[in-house]
Parts: sequence; C-alpha cells; structure tokens
Amino acid sequence: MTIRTRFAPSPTGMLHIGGARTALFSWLYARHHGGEFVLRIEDTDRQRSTDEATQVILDGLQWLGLDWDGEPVFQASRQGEHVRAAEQLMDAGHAYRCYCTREELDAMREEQRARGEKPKYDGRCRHRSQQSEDAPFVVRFRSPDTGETVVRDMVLGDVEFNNAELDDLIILRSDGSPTYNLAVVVDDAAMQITHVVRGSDHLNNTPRQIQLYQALGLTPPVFAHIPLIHGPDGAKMSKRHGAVAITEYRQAGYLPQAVVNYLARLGWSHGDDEVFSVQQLIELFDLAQVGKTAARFDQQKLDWLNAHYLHHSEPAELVDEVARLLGVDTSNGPDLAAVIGSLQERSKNIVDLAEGARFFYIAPCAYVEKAVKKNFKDDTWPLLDAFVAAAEALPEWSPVSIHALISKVCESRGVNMGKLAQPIRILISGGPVSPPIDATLALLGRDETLNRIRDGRTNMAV
RNA sequence: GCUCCCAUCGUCUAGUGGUCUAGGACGCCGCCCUCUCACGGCGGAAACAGGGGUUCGACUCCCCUUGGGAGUACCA
Repeated sequence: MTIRTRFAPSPTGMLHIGGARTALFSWLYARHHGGEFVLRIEDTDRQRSTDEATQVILDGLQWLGLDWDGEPVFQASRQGEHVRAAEQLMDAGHAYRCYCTREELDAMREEQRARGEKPKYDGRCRHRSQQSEDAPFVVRFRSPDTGETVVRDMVLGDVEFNNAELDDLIILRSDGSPTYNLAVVVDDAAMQITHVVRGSDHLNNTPRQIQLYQALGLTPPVFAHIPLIHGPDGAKMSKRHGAVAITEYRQAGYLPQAVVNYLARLGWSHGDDEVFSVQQLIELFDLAQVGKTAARFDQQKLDWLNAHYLHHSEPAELVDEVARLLGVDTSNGPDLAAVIGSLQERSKNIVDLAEGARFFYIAPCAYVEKAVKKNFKDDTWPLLDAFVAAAEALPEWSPVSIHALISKVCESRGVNMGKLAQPIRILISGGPVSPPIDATLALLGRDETLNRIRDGRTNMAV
C-alpha cells in the first residue's frame, strides 16, 4: 500500500514554526517511504479563513522546499460529501438533530462547572420530541456511553479513552456546514490518507474521530501525534509567544535548509548527528525516532545552524537573496559574489551579510564616533598620508600587494598593523568592522579607497 | 475542576537493566590564532525532578507525588 500523508492547516492564522514542523515530519515520512504528500486547506470556518493566510501557507511550504503532490484540496469545496456523510449517520441512527440554543448550552455548561464536573453535552436532544420544521438545529454525533476507545499512536503508543468522557459532538452547524471532526474524517478517508501526522493538541479529538470512522464503516488511518513546540517561555506557541509566520524567517535572513534542519532536530534525532541535508533527512527520518517530549524553540541554535549553512554556501547561490535584502544598486561596485565571499564567514544570516556589504556600494557619510575616538591619535594622519602616497605608486592592486604595503608602512614607523588598518577601515566603511583590510581594499578598488580616505579628512574636520 | 500527554545539563538531545565516575550539539566561561569583527582550534563548568517498589543490579520497568503541557467551542 502506498503511504499517503497530508498537511491540513486551517487558513485562520499564519503558518508558524510549529505548523511548519508538522508539515516537515509529514512530508519526510511520505518521501522516506516513496509515498505521497498532499495538502488540504481546512477552510470550513468561512468567517475566519482568509486568502492571505492561505497564501502564507503556500509560500512558506514552497520556501522550505516541502512540495506537495497534486493540487491543494480546499475543504469547503467538499461540503456536499460532508453533508452526505452526516445524513448517512442520521439514517443509521448514529446522529440526530439537536435544537438546543446557545443560551441553553451555556447555562448547562455553567451548571456542570459549578458542580465540578467536566462540561459536556448531556444528550438531552437524543430523545427530544419533534420540533417545528423551521426551528434551527445542528446535527450531533451519537457517541457511545460505555466502553473505551483506544488510539494506537506511532509516537505515543496506545492511549485509552473512556467513552463516557466523550460527549455528542456537533458534526453539522445550524447553517449546514460541517465541523472539523466530521470533515477531517470524511476527507482523510476520501483522500486515502494512510498516516495522519499532526500536533499532539489533536490527541483528544482522535477517539471521537475513530468513532466516526467506525460509524461510517471506514478504516481509520494510522495516527502519529508529534509533541508541540513551545515558545522560549515554555508555553504553547501562539501569536503572543514568539510565533511568527514562517515567511518572516526569510525576511530575517534565514536559509530554508537551516530552518528545515533545525525543525527536524526538534523532536527527532539520529544519534549524535546535528547537521543533515534534506537528502539525508529523507533517508534517515522515521516517526519511530520522534520523541514524546515538547521542545522549546531555541533561536540561538537556529542561528548557529543558519550560520553553518551560510558559511558552507557558494557565494553565487547567495547573490539573489543578498541583493534582494540589500536593496541597493550594485552594478557600479565590486562583484557582489566576491563581496559575499569576503563576508560570509563573519555573518550569521543574510541580513547581516547584506548590511556588511552595503559600504562596498555606498560610501559612508558618517563615522562611528566611539571607533574614531579609539583609533585616531595624533600620529594617525601622517601614517595615512604615508599609506596614500605609497598606495598611489603601487604597481599592482591586490590583496597580497596591499597587505605587503600596509605592513611595510607600519614597520617603517615602528607600529603594528592595527594602527593603520583600523583608521583605514573606519574611513572606507564608516565603522570598525569589515573583512580583512587587504581583501576589502582590493575589492573596493584603488581609486575608491583613496577617495574615501581623502574625503574622510574633510568629513572629519567638520 | 475534569480528561489526556510528558519529565536526562539553561536549551535540543544520545541512552532502550550492567559498557554511565551519563555522550554530543547550541549557548556560556577560559586560552590560542589575530589588522577589526568573525571563523577555527583547545580546554572547562553544567543534567538523570522527588519518594516508594521490581531486580543481584536501575537514567532505563511499575506505582505515587511534584512540575510542565494540551484539550474541555455551532475553531481547527
């Protein structure tokens, strides 16, 4: 049997890191087994679903490289199937109309809570006599009162639920639209999903869904409830707790393979290994190796992995993204790939890289005050003048010759390289940080270098 | 409150009864390298939540406590 997994986000909020990991695990499992991975947008809540959220989901998955098979299925378009299933359930006596009003239900729950009971529907409409035809109603699933339902979970093992704990859930709203539990079951069955990989926040729904499968005469898929990702404070990922749309990571300069690698290691491991290519992930990933404990989101480790991938990238691969985030015209300056090559090992993300590259294309108009104070002494300008004079006469402008030149000037004056390198660095970049001075000057070019040093004298005098 | 899940360094984790004086990684501290910032190299501090069992022997199995999390909607 072909393995088929799905990712079924609801477009009511942004796709964040937790949802992305669920998608990743689901995708990896399918790809590992040579199966299929499909996408279903759960938009049955028409009020709260938005096109923007759908777009973020699609963009996010694409950016991460999680490709899906076939076209995405929009759940709302399958309402006919859902209603048919509900009717089938009613015909078989597994579902019934409930005419309770919201006020009635609220009052009931309030009483139960006051008595210290678990709030749940008491089934009062199971045998309620005929109502007038035009009274609004919902359809409820008739849940068994006795026995137990066991969820066989690939991550958690067997989890038993007492059926008495489960109340009669609504499967069709009063407007005739299906609710989540009915729609997932009908659609997962119709789409022939073999393995349902989802967050463990869905574990409590699972016994009800299993009952629905049984009542509809369907075979339940295999379930795998993966632990949730918590924010840095240990609470559930939410908008208030560091949950940002996955697409924001791109804007913040993260590489998709770093995010994928980080996410994979949150809950899954393979011995002591830390760095995995997507290919290796597909080869090695197994739901059986997924742990049961919730993980906290650790930005620093993501940063480390991102830096790792950044340092091991070919500059050419980075050019487009750096140019996009840099947002300045680079056509009249040094080759961007070469600039990236000089910068990548000292950057931890693309934003860093782009900022570090900026001065190669735009001359500084101000200098970091603290750095000036620290590096400009009485003997600094004479030293710079000596450097400029020698630089003008230098036959070849290359890292090696520049290095030799700086070193020679410093030696003749009996000072170490920092005495000259730092002032030059400040004058050409505006601050005390840049790639090695020889490489930087070579990239910038002789004319631009000397112009910036000369301009520096006037700028600083002001 | 009730139901369900979880519990190894600060964080992510290895560990599936003896090989554990518990391993790796991030972060942190120190040293080296050095023209700045980084990279890199070397070294260091740092954990089995507590209590009962089971066993010749528990980080590993069972129970309780404690702690954390999720659910408890005409959301998904």
